[in-house]
Amino acid sequence: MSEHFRVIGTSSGGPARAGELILSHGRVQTPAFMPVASQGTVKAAGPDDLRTIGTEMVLSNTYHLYLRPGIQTIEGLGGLHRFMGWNGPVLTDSGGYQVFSLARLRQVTEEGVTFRSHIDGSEHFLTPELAVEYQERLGSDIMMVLDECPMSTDDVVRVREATERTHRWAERCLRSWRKREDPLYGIVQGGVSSGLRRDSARVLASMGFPGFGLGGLSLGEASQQTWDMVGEGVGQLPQEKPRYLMGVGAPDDIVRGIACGVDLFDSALPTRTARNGALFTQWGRRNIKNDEFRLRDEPLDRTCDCYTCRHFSVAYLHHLFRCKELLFYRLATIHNLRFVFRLLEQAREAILKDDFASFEREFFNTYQPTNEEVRLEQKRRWLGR
RNA sequence: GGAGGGGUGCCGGAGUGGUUAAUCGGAGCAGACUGUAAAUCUGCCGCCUGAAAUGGCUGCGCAGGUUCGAAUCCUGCCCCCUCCA
Repeated sequence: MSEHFRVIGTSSGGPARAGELILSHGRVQTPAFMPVASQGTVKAAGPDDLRTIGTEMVLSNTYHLYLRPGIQTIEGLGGLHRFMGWNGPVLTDSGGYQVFSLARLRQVTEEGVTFRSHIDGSEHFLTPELAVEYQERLGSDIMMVLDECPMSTDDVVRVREATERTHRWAERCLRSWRKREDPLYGIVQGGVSSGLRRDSARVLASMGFPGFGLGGLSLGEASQQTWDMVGEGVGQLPQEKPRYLMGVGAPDDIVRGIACGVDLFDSALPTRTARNGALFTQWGRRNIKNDEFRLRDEPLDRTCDCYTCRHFSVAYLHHLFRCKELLFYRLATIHNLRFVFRLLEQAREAILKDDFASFEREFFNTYQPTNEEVRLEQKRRWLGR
């Protein structure tokens, strides 16, 4: 395939950069964020909503679509884009993340992963080759290799095992990759071990993938470790190829990621937290359910240009959330995604003006990230349940 | 007028002699959510004190009584519901 990515501007103070992805269904300005549409929809938002707020590419999921409605079904209905009414680029995850998130329902062998469907309990076998085939049949603009994402609690031996298997699987994916006009990205693993990360990035880079995912991060480790690992990965990957920090999407993490030289992000966080009532503001996240919003007759964030902020008061959003009114989910999703896209637009502009450092400084001057200890404690609770 | 059923914390509703400040829902007050088994999960939730632990107070319709001990047993009263007249 011809090069599908080019760097347009770099930042003199660090690895931050702006660029462009050229894909089968259009171009994507980077740094970019992909809303998550695992089941062929960004929950609560339609394609028109997504376009309006600045979405250029969405992420969908091979595992979920394979189970329901089935790859063949989507293929028969004209491919994923047509099926979901989205004519822009779609990146598909291979199902590698489900190897991690559905740990209780799967078994990993060298050949592949056996899943028990979370829907009906039936057994399914996914291999690196099948993951690529399915993504090609879906019509993905960017495909991801099948990887094994270790648990943050795993010991070094387990992490090394998973990382090395990921490398062998990456090789197999590469060999079975037919639709060379659409890029297939390798995925760097290595847990939170600097050595393993570095090795993993080096091995993947040597395989010649057109782009790279940094996987297995933001899964319960301390944020210092996350950024160390991103640094290790980026350090070993070729400058001219895109770097995709998988599963990261909190506003503060996106800004830090860009500062580390990341080009692509995706995360369910902006949309999921939106549905659960946590909305982004320039000051940090706010729980719309809180009593303080009950009578507040003003937009959630005065500086926000989204549909929600332009038309509705905080008091109204508060009311909708308390009533579990369906409109809330859409308005909240639109707002959080727009918040992220605006951040990206500003970051890109700053990079192109070679002024990223001051953009970053100003952002962290006002935006208060979630308390790290609270976050990790709740995360452990969630992973351990 | 007669017969039966019932009154529990903001609401619903368990509990029928001690481990009950009182199961559990809901509401309320906060927190979390990062390649979506997530419109989900967690904590707090009588009053006063306290950061918390602790401590003190009040408490299962009302008033008495039995008992070492009562939301739970007894007596009287008030109120609500159903059926009969």
